Amino acid sequence: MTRREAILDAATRLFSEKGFKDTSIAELATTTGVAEGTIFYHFKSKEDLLLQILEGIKVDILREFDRYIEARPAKRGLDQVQDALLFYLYLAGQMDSQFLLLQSHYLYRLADTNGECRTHLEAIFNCLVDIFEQAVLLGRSDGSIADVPARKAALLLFTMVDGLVRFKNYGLYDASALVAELIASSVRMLQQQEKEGRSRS
Amino acid sequence: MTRREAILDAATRLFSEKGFKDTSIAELATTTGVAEGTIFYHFKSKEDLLLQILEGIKVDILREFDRYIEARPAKRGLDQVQDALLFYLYLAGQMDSQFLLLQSHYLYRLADTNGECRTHLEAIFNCLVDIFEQAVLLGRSDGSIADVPARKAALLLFTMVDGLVRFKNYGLYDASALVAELIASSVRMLQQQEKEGRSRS
DNA sequence: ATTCCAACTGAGTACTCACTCGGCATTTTC
DNA sequence: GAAAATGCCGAGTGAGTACTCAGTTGGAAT
Repeated sequence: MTRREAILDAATRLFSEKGFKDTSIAELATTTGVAEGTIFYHFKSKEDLLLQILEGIKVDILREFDRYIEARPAKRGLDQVQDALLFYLYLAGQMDSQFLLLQSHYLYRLADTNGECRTHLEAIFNCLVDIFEQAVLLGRSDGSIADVPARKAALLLFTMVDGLVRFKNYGLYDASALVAELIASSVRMLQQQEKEGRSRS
Repeated sequence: MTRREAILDAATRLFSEKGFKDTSIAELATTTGVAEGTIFYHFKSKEDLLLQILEGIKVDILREFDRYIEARPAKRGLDQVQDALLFYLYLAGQMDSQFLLLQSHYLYRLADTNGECRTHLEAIFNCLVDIFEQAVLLGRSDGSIADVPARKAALLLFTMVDGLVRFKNYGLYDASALVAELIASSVRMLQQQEKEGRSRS
């Protein structure tokens, strides 16, 4: 691992755990085992470092979801929704520091003034919502999912997995105990309901 | 409004908009129109100020929800879930700075070391989840809601409204356009499904 | 062997921060 | 009306900050 990568790595962990403002360059330097000057040799400022971390997260997430989409088996849309939910949670577990960092307010405030930041965040957000939307759209066409607005349903699915990750991070509730109910609820929320006597027009 | 209240007010707004660390006492002083010393006359430290804000939020939220519970009309549980969702969103709109502050990571990190902070956050969290849980429990007993685990269902409802508030704050998606779908999805998620041929033991 | 250069160092710099403290003004108490 | 108390002020303090820069290192190129 190059020194630059080591800095990015340690910074991701520290920024996500302690916050951007609460992590000093001095602390990052000692954690990484380099001199302060080395950090500024590789990154032109602390904010630049954050942006490069964010770009790395974007690349990682887009790659992982591309892989997932390539490899996913042919299933009904409703089943793909379940898979997508589980994959999201799996990935959030694997990349926990990165996902935690994505939930920091600082990034979204920065996005107001920094176009690059905003671009990355939107790309990540769209990628995360898209896999749900794709699955919902598929489910609507194969009949496993009711006639719900796909994007909106996808956003609501996102709020739930995102909330679960948050519960885990904040220790407010044992998130793993919620996974099964999340899946079951999502299915009830989306599935085609077989009802008779609905003929009109 | 006393000076102390004015400080609490301005601090709530600044902390939620710019973040705790990114708001200096000097800025808070000029915003409020008092001297820096005045702030430390009323609050023994910046962290103490934050905790007093949090306590105020707790008191406000618990009072509002108590009022809501007192005044809510007799309805089926499923309908009360819808009312509760709408009331949550209404309150988050009314108390937007306070709700925004509640989403800051800083508070949850502070809660790890500060018992008072943790107590307040848990009280707020439980209060917010409880109204959903109560409605779900009622719905299960009046037959309008299926036999779902009440607490878990309530937590999932919470993730959705909380996510909507987040969308609004971050400007990622027009949250108001999601409200109708949120209600509809929640109903589908919870409602008793009339299915025949389900006799077993 | 010499030159060159990218990678790295860490003491130094200018600045911001939360917080203090001695004093001032007004109100309350006796 | 003296004394005490309360509310308030803002320059000052020391710790901590992001960032700079002159200088060192080690390896590759000539």
